[in-house]
Amino acid sequence: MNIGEVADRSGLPPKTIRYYEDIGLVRPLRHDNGYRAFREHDLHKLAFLGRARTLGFSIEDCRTLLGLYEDETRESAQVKAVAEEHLETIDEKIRQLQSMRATLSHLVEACHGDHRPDCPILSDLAGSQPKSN
Amino acid sequence: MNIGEVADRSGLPPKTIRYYEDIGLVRPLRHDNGYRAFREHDLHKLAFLGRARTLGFSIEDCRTLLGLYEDETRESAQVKAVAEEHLETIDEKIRQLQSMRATLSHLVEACHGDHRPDCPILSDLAGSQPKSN
DNA sequence: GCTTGACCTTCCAGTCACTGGAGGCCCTAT
DNA sequence: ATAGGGCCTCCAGTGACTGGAAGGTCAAGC
Repeated sequence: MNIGEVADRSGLPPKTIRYYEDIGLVRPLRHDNGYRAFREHDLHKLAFLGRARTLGFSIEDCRTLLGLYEDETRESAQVKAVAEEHLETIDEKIRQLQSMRATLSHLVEACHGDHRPDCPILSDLAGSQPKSN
Repeated sequence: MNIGEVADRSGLPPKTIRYYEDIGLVRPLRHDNGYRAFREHDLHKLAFLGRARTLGFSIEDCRTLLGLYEDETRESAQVKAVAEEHLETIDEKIRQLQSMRATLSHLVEACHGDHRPDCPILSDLAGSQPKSN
């Protein structure tokens, strides 16, 4: 398989696949003309990576997970630990975004949004403390 | 004011303040010895930027907001539009993270996490479709 | 006057995970 | 012979900083 076909079947862009080879996540063979020669095994790994990335795992997590996937002697506890840590990272990000969202939506609601210049959003950014003063 | 004092009072690291000068968000004067000379006005702007960044606005949004803040002829509708667009970006990110979270937490719950190698997390990443098959 | 240490300067490189583009080779069809 | 599409490598850019090296400046203490 050439890279184009692997890209189609894995859903990853060719650029990304080359990048994954660069950083050692896949090691396709080469044809005599220099083209990468992917086997089913490589395609499988790339699909695995694509799925792991859509779940938000970092590249380093992906590397670890791929290693565990190919290690017959793994313990599921190792996989679970990686996933749980990632889950906590996600939860932390959600919390931060929701905190931003709360503040911002209050401000947006308070802003009349017309032709006049006065604006509670700017006042807040400029450091007014409308309630705790 | 030297950069250290501005850093303390704005809560931004000196490196970040220099970076903001690099990209033209603040333009401090200079002392004869080459040190940056910040006025109250600069500190105010930096605090504004720090607050806007904690609300998740991009640097380019911050530039726009700062411009509006300093423009007496602004209309609050312009500010509100920037904020609303950012709010939608945040909502989209939250949705994506919650979708990841849902999938991942199902998988984590399904994984017994012991010494045995079989693991539903890896099975999912490898492309099994446990239910729709 | 000298040293020490804190503070300041610039510049370069690295982060993360790609992505775009230039310049050029390879392959197939016409 | 040529046109096109696919493939190759290498370099640079993204966003928003952050770390570190190499060196100038300043105030305090001896």
